[in-house]
Formats: sequence, C-alpha cells, structure tokens
Amino acid sequence: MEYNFRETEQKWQRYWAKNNIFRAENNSKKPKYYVLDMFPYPSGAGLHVGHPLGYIASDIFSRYKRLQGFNVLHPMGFDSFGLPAEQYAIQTGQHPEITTRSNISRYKEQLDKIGLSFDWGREIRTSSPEYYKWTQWIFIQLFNSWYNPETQKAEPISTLIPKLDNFNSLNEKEQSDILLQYRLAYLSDTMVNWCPQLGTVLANEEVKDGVSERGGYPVERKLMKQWSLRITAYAERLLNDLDKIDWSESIKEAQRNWIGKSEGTSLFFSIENFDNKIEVFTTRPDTIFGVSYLTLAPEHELVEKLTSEEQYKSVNEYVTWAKNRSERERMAEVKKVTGVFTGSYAIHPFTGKQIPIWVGDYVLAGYGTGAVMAVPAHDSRDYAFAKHFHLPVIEVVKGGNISKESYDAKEGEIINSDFLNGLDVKDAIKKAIAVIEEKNFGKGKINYRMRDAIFGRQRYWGEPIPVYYKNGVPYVLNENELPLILPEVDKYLPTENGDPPLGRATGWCYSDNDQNKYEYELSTMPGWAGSSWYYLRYMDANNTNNFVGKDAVNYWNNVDLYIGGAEHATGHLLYVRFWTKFLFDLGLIPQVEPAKKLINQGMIQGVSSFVYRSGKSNTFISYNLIKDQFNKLTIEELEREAQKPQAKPEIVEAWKNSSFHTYGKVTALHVDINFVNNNVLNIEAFKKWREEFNNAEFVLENGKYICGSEVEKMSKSKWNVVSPDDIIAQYGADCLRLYEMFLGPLELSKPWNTNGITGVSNFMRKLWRLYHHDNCFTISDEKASRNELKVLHRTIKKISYDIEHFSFNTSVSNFMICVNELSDLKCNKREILEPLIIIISPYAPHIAEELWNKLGHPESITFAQFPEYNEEYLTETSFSYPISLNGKTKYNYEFELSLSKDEIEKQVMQLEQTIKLLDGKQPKKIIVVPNKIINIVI
RNA sequence: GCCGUUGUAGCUCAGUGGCAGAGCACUUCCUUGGUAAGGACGAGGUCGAGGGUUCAAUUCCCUCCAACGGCUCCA
Repeated sequence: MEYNFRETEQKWQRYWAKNNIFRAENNSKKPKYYVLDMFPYPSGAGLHVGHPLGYIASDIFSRYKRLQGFNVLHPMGFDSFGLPAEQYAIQTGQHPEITTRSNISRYKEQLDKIGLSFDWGREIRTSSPEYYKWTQWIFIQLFNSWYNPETQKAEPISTLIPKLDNFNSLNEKEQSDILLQYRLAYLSDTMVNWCPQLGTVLANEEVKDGVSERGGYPVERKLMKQWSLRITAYAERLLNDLDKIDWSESIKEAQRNWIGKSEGTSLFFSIENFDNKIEVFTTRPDTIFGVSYLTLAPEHELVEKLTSEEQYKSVNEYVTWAKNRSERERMAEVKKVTGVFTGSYAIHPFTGKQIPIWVGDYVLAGYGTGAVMAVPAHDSRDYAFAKHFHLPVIEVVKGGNISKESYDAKEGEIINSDFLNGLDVKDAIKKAIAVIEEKNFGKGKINYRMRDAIFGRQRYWGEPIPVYYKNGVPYVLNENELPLILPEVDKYLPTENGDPPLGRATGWCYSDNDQNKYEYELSTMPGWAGSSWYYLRYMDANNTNNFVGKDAVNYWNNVDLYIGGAEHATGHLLYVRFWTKFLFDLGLIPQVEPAKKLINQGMIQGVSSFVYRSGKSNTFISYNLIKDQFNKLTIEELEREAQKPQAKPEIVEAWKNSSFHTYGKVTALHVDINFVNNNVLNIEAFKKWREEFNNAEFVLENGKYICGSEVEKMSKSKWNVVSPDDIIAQYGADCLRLYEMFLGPLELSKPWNTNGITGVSNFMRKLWRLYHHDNCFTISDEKASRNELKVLHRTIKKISYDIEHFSFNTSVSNFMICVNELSDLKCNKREILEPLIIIISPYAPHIAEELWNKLGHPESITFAQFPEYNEEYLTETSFSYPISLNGKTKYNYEFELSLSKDEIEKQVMQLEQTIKLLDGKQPKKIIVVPNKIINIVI
C-alpha cells in the first residue's frame, strides 16, 4: 500500500486534538521546558509559506523535548489589536473585531493543518477583554510606580513622596504634575512622530527612513501631550543583562546600539551679556581647547533668547524652515550643511575667549542637551560645518592632517591645550573630567540614545488606557473596575475636532460614587502593549484572579526557547525585557529576562514574476528580448553615455542594438505566479486575469512568453504569495515541514522555490517502503547487523546534535542518507526501524504516528523515548590512511588503530609503494597522525 | 560611514589543520506487475581573491572583494 498522506494526516490531527495530546501540565514532576513562537498578527491574507518556518522549527524542538521526558509548554495565540484591521474597518465599516475573529479562525485552521503541537487550551488573544484587562492592570502598576535610582529598581510611588520637599503643601494639580515626572507611565508634552495619514503618533521603531513602517506614509515631528513609558530608567539594566542571555549577537548588538550608552561630560558655557548657561554633552572633553564655536539645535530653548537683533530675521527664517522639514527630507539631506549665527557669544571656561554660538540642524534636539561644543579639528560633522561657514579649526590632537579632513580617532598626543599637553587621549579625557569637576564647570555624565517609549495611539483598535481626568489631573481606574471595555463607535475615524475615534463613543465616561462624570483618556495603547507580557499569560492563561498565578510563574519561570523574526530587535524584544524587569521589581515574577535563548528565523522570500509592457501600448514583450533594459547600466544611462561626443564605440553600438529601438522602453508589471510555470507565462490565464489584458498582444520567443523574475518579500501586492495550504494539498504536511527545514539554515533568509520538494516527497515514499514489502507492512524481529546498527547510531548521534544546535536542514539530509543506506542494506528490522521512526517523528509526525501505530504501539509516539546512541557501534578498529609526500596524497593503506606511531612509521617505510615513491631519497621527517594521515617529508 | 551575517558542485547547503561531501537537478543505462515510479552507473570544484603561519591551509591569522540584513548627523 502506498502512503496516503491525506487520510493519515487528518486522522492523526484529529486524534491529537481529541485526546489533548499536547496539553502542558502546571503540576508535573517532569522537568519543564517552555518553547515560544512570536505570535502572529492575524492578517486577512492568511498564512504564506514564510510564516510557518519558525513554527515548524519550534515544533520540532518541542516534540524532541517531549521525547526526552520534558513537560513542554508550547502555546500559540494572536496579537490581534493593530492597524491593518482598523484600516480595513475604516474602508468597509466592518467592526475590526469581526474581521479579526474570522482571520484568527482561518489562521488556526492553517496552523493545525501543518501538524503543529500547540496546547490550544492556553490560546490568548490580545484584543479579548479577559486578556487586555491585565494589560491595563500592568499599565496601572506602571503608573503607580517610580524608579528609585538608589535601589536601582521600581518601587511604589508612596516611597517617593517622603523624599519630595513640601509635597503636602501643594495642591492636587501641582502634586500630580510633580509625580508625573517620576511615574513609569506618565503624561507629558513630548516631541512625537506624527503621521497625518494614519492620524496617530508612532514610536521611533515604527518609523523607518522618515516614513511609517506600516503603509509608508510621511511622518513629521510635533509637540503633543502624550502617555509615555519611562523605559530609559531601565537603560543600564537592559544593556547589562544582555550578557546573561543566549540571544544572537546581531540582536544584542542592535539593542546595544539602540540603547546607545555613551560616557562623557556635561559642560556649562556661560554666555556674554546673559545669565543663562548653555549645557553641552561631549564624549571628548580632552578636546576642550579645540572648541571654536557652539551649535544649538533649532528647537533649543535658548535660541530665541540669544538671537541678536541684527540676526533675528535670518535665525527666525532658519528655525522655521528647519522645524517644518519632514524627517524624511532631513534624513535625505544629511550631507547638506545648513546653519546660522545667533549673534551671541559664549565664554570658553578655561581660556575666557569668545566663542560664537550658532544654530544648526545637524544637532539633534532629542539627544544629549541639544547643544554641542564644536571641535572641527576632531569631529567630521563640526569640520564640515566649520569649513562651510569659514570658522576656525584648531588642532589639539596630533596624528591627522587638519587641512584635509578632521581627525576623529581617539588616539594621539594632545597639543595646544594648556594643562592637557603631552597626554594621550585616554589620559587627557580622565584629567579633563577631573579638572572640569574640580572647577565646577560641569561633571562626568552617562548619556543614552534611547528615548522613552510613547505609549498612546490616536486610534480605535487597541487597549483603552484605563485613565480618566478630573480637573485636568489624570487618575487611573481601580483594579475592580477593569477591564475598561473598548466602546462601540459609529465610525473608526477621528472626530470633527480632531479627537481620536474614542471621542465618538457616546456616554463613555467615568462615574464616581457620587455619580459625577469624568472624561476618559481617548487614546489607546500601541500594538506592542499586549505582546510585552503575553509569554507570562500562557503559563496560566485562564486565571481570572491574576495576570499570572504565583505557582504557575514559579514553575515555568521564563521562556527556554523563543523563536521569531529579527525585525523585532529594537521593538517588541526590548519592551518585553523592560516589562519583565518591571514586574520582577514589584516581586510579581521570579525572572529578570523573558527568554533564555532566542533564535531569529530568516525570512522566506517570494520569487516574483514580471511581464513587460511596451510603452503605453497593450503589447507585452518576452523577457529575453528586452532584458538588456535591466542591466546594470539602465537604458537612460546607456542613452546618456552613447550621446556623449567622445562616447566609446561599444557603448554606441550597444545603444543602437538595444531593445529600446525595437520595442521602446518597457514597464515591468508583477504577474500572479500562478500563471507562470518555469518562467513561461500561461497567456490565456493572464488575459482573463484583468479586463485590461483581454486584448493584450504578445511578442514571443520560440513560441513562448518568458517572464522575468526577482526575489522579493512575499506579499499579496507582489502576487508572489505561496500558501502552505497548496503545498499541503499536493505533498502533505510532513513534506512541507521537512521541505521548509531542508531549504537551508533556519536563521538565513532564502527565497521559496519548490525545485527540491519532489526529492523530499520521494524520501518519504522511500521511508514508507522501508517498513513495507510487496505493499504489506513487514517488519522482522531478527537481530540487527553491526552495519545496520552503525547506520542507525550514527544517525541518532547526528540528529541529536543537529536538533540541539537548531541545524534542522542538516537533519533532513541525514535522514535521507540514513534511509538510503538502510534501503541498500534491505533492513526491515524492528531493532533499527523503531528507533528510526522516533527520531524522525519531530520532523514528520504524521507518518511517524502511523508507522509507530503499525509497529504495535497503541499510544501516541509523543510519549515514546528519544533513543540514545551507543558510541560502541561507531568505533572502527582500523583506518585507511592516506599516505602523502610533502603534503600531497599519493596512496592509501590500511593500518590497525591499535598500532603505535613508531610501528606504523616502520611499516610504512617497508611498503613497496613507499620505496618506489622515495626513489632512493632519505625522508627528512615522517608525520603520523593516528586516525588521520601519514605524511612523508623529503 | 558603522555593526552584523554570508561566500564550498548547476541549485540549496554540510564539513574540515590531513583523500573536498550530501540532497536536489543533470548524463547514460536497466526495470515497465513498486509506475502521478523504482534501480544502477556517471559527470561537476582555483572551497570569493591575494598574502602569511605550517611538514600540510578550503580550514588558523592579515588584507581586499562581493552579496544580504540592521543602524546612522547620537556629539
């Protein structure tokens, strides 16, 4: 009987679900192991073959750990608040909850078809009130806490009050304002990334290249009253604890960069004719004598005050221009030097000399103090600025050529610097700080690049922030008033006067015991709120009294293995660490880190297909006829080159012969990959695709229309999505699982191509045949041969190593080798095939269950035991040595491994081949490496 | 510009201070009662380039090149 994957896979999936095979127990004598996937946002497009890559890997690991006798927690849920559902709601009027729910059920169906061993009894959805009740609850804890720098941990706000002067004499509003400066969740006027098209603010990591990550809309800077979380309080711990966790170096490095710790000095410059001082932050106090001007950010609070009358107009113009520039423009024009003189002068603290004060937008308002002491000789940005505006360049560190470029390196001898002369940079920094502190000009300071996380979103589909306002003072709800349920609204758009959508909810306000009504906060939490603690909820998903039970969290502790995409490096993965540390500080959980080990799976990219339309016509030209238009030199560049007076003849020739002259310039259009097979377009299907193509004409090559192709992100808009459902329908879930792993190392990105999938499919057939003879299940109880045992145990050893090292692609290849060899040996012995199917079962669980069952086991293979390899079967008694002359292999000869080096050397020299090889010459040296090689040097 | 990752067979990837490998794809042949196949045989390589260390380098060290990803006026 041939293996029927359709029937078999369904049968076992039903069996697993019905018998709760993958349920994790909170009370167990077994050791625990927690394997977590980054939960998906359930989009309307469903899963594509890229999504399951990590899920399959984590599933293999979970199943492996179960076979090793662990109590495995392997849950799944949905990150179900977020922008796409809301955008869809705006377009269609459909409540996001409805679309979200149907998307989730589709996702679950797709996940189950892959045979993933989730404990669905612990499923969570961040948008369900049972879940977000606790997200709101944690927000309240953040609001009620401050970070005590002395104890270096979060504490209840009540421990702060005694430390504040005159606190009790202040009125309610004043008290609130003061406390907001300490609370870990706080309200303040902040510069935010405002995205007009999305109608909301965005966090720094949600902005890429000056546009929103979702949708790609322009983002501008704006001052707004906003809720933020004081993640900066944890900067040092977030940085230090990276050393405690086994995460990829690239993620750790990204987080280190994001936190951006730099040690330096804060330094005050007094200003001529003003009482104010300008505080600058510098990491190079050793270059203090090289300061030739100061630069303030356009947003700096002193700019207006310091501007002299004659400079007023130009400064005002400049500042207005700089402030209104979008982030995108600013980033695009980094190389362009702009700035203006304020007309005022600062006083150099050591020399007493006048130093002009400039405004320049290369100084960022948000970093340090928003002001820098410019040392053009030793900072390339200051250098560019100084050269542009003809400001003096004073060399104070030897080693560079100041007339050409700045010398930024932190090494060399200090010159022109009074008491620092002769020191090297490192010592000069120390000495400079000491003197600056001694003279009270400033002090040593640590600065972090990371900003506090803006926590409010002016959107509908998110957790309501559990806050109401009384006389302009924010109050949080009581615990027993949670959850604060997201209200219904008539439209998912801002109100007429610009309030967030929650402003549309009727009767949505807080009533106190005296029936007084107060307005609720109208913004909601950002997408990352729910995901910042979800790993804890899985431990005790149905607890109604607590966000997680004490016993549960003490048993499961934290995640042992976390698998997910690297794109969350500075977003989710930083926030979840922050919340974990916070909850730890309050004594609510026992660990300071959410996940011991993190693996980033690579992306599976799509292979897009293109057709090429000639000019504005409806004629499509086959790829090879026009592919010259996509060479490194574009057709425009070629034209330009060809028309230059002294153009090279070959360029002119290329231009004359280019397809441009025959077909004009072509436009590439994505075409649905379902119409394309081996780059050949199915013309009929293409014509029917869209009305505009009905009458399309085609210029063919060899009677075919050949499409171009390119590797891109898999996405609906690029028409290159491959659904796992299709693969499963054609080859089965086991084959999909094996193939996804076989594609390459888990952590690498790779394009999806199905070239090798038939190989994997053949492998499965071959595996099945090992257990069958003449279509009948046939297994022998005969003793296995030494050779068979060697094959098995070598495979067990290799597979164990591979799984432990997350090298799933090599396992698949090793299964193939093993099955090939056992086929060659015509092995059908239980002693071999029973352990074999156990080690394959994490990868291909359905076929494994079926064969396991046929082998006579009534229980699921999940409860089997992973076999241990026996080194004894792998050892050899002799070795065929390659014998080489001066490192070049000449011939082979077999020696017993028990022979000593001397013995081998003696025997080698007596061999006929050796004598012939040496041709009478005396060897200088003979190198014998046991079990490796023999090298004769002459 | 900085950081990270990767360069090995046509493709996807293992591996190693000591004979350069696997799977897929490919050639040829065999089997047509395992047939949307099965079996046998085979071809394929400057281990990204150059230098150094070594008896021996694809492997270790240095320099460079290329591809991919991330960060980026961060003082």
